[in-house]
Amino acid sequence: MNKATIYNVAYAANVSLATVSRTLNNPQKVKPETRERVLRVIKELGYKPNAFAKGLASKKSTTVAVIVPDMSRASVAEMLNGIAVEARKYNYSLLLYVMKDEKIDEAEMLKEVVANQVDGILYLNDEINEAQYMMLNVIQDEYKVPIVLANTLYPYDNKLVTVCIDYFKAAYEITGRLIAEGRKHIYLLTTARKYMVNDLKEEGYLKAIKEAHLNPNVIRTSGDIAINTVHFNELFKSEHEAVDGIVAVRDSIAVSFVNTMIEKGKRIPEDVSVYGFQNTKYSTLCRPKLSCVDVPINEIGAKAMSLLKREIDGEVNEVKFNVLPHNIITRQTSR
Amino acid sequence: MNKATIYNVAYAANVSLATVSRTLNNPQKVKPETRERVLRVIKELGYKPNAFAKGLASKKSTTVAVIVPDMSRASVAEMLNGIAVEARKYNYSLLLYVMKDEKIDEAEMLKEVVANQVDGILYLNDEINEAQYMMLNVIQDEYKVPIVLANTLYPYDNKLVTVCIDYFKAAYEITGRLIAEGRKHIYLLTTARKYMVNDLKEEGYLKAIKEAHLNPNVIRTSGDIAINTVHFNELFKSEHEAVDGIVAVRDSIAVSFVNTMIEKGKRIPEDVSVYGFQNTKYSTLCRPKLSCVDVPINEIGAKAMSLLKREIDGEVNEVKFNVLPHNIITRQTSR
DNA sequence: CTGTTAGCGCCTTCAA
DNA sequence: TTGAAGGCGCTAACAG
Repeated sequence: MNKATIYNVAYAANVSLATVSRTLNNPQKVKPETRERVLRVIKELGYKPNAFAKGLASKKSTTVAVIVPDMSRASVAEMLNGIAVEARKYNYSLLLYVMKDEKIDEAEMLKEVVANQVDGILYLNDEINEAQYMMLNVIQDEYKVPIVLANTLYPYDNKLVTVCIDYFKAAYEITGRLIAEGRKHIYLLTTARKYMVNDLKEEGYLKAIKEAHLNPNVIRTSGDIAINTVHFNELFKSEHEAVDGIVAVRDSIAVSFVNTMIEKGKRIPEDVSVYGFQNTKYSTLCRPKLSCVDVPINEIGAKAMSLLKREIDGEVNEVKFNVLPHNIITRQTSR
Repeated sequence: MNKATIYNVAYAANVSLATVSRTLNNPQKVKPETRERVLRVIKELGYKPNAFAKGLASKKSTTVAVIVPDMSRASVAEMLNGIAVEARKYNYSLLLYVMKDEKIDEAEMLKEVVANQVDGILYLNDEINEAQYMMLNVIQDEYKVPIVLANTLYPYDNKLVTVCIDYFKAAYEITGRLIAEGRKHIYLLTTARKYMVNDLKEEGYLKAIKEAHLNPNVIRTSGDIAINTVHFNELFKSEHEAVDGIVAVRDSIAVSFVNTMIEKGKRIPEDVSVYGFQNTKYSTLCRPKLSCVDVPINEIGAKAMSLLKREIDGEVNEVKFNVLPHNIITRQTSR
């Protein structure tokens, strides 16, 4: 009983295939009685429209591509949950593209993506630069496939629909909290690779530091836990090294730092006050529990998906730039 | 310049569309010169075959479905990295289905999956039971779409290709290590929900405990961090409560336990020795660093994908049951 | 080695 | 409200 087609249904229901198609796609255009009959046959035969044929004929796939940098990053994975739940509401399928290392020609990949006939693209890769942003614009215009950026942004332009939080402000705020605690030697722990969102966090940090007439200290490190630990150990090995406040661009970096300090005999938050960024599972699985910016990552995913859906339906999102509110959670690594 | 079709290419290259199709799918069947010419035109026009048309005509999609329980579980996310990298080797796309909560009719969903014309299914949902297993078999047989189970298994049968580790043995081994340390009151911390793999871990634990003539203590808890903490606090609140060894079925559970104990003033591993399961990022981000079973999750994903590819190509995997080797990593929560 | 010709399963006018 | 008919873009025999 492999694969009933629309013909089988039409035959069994004693109608033409056009009617079957209509009861599925434009129910109101078919008389209730026949509709019921067709629906019953469909159920009996377990008929499911062939997605290819449907896509080929209708030019729509009810599928969106999700382009992510690295699944193992907690924020990415969590965002996918939000996206998936929202996508199912619209009966959309998700095509997943992981850009994990490998020298992938992103332009080439995006063309492959559109060749796969997706109705839209969710772009979660936060390592975005000008060239990439321009390319995304070209893709969107040329192939007329809407693109939404989620938890990333390109601050110098706003042609693409974007969902994010105010990273600048969030960083500014937590730096301000450290300053309010009386911290004088506040370091920023950020990534060595260029991520647009981390640059914004850096700016927010710098602004707060500057306003307080303190000296900025920006440390660029790896995203890798083991490397970070070694790195921090070296950086802060001197007993004289003064550091009493930390703003980390990721929870995992903050936790690595906290662990390193505690093993050195420092007290957290008495000696050093620490804030992370994201509110991933790490922040409550660590000890002491991490104070951090709570990024509503699930909601960002859901919102991005819903905006994309609107774009796909041809509705115009007047507001391109969607900033979701964030919270600052004070746990045990700060006062 | 929206979307060149095979006709455009054929016309520009002065050949028939069949030749274009051949240079793409059976290059050896076309004369080198014409092949080059066609290829050049393809590049010039930026032609990419329409996946729908291709799929409809060829009955193949070069797409596999990946069915996962919850993206936010570190093991699931990490496995997807392995799968994605391997899939790209074969130029396969991934269709992602997240079963996150929601009362989803799984049978219905699987039919939707096959309606999407996937060439194969990767099933990562470890909460598998007999009914589900049977259903998967039916799907595989009826729709002739190969299915591979990754990091889960159904131990009472082996019709489906499976990639996993020996959970029973791993649990038996770490329990044995605790016994060898001289621990007498060893608890198993497992999930309240029934996961086949956790049942196997439980059996391994019980066997070791029994052989050592100790008393088994199985505690079923939530997968949620906050709930676990409360739960552990209550369970072990009595000072008299003797517990000197822990086998946890997940790293996150182990870490929650460790944190709870340390806050009670217990010393780890002096007072209580702890082993986790999986070797996720949590195991090195926590303090003390977690001893645990190292499950080669990335390799499981890659292996599963490669076996699925073989099945899709019609090659028979004589060995259905693929057990990958695991390691036991002793860090700081055990001796 | 290359071209011709049927479909693949469905959607969508256009008539009836 | 329904049916007939023409594609959507590509693959795969079958001829030549």
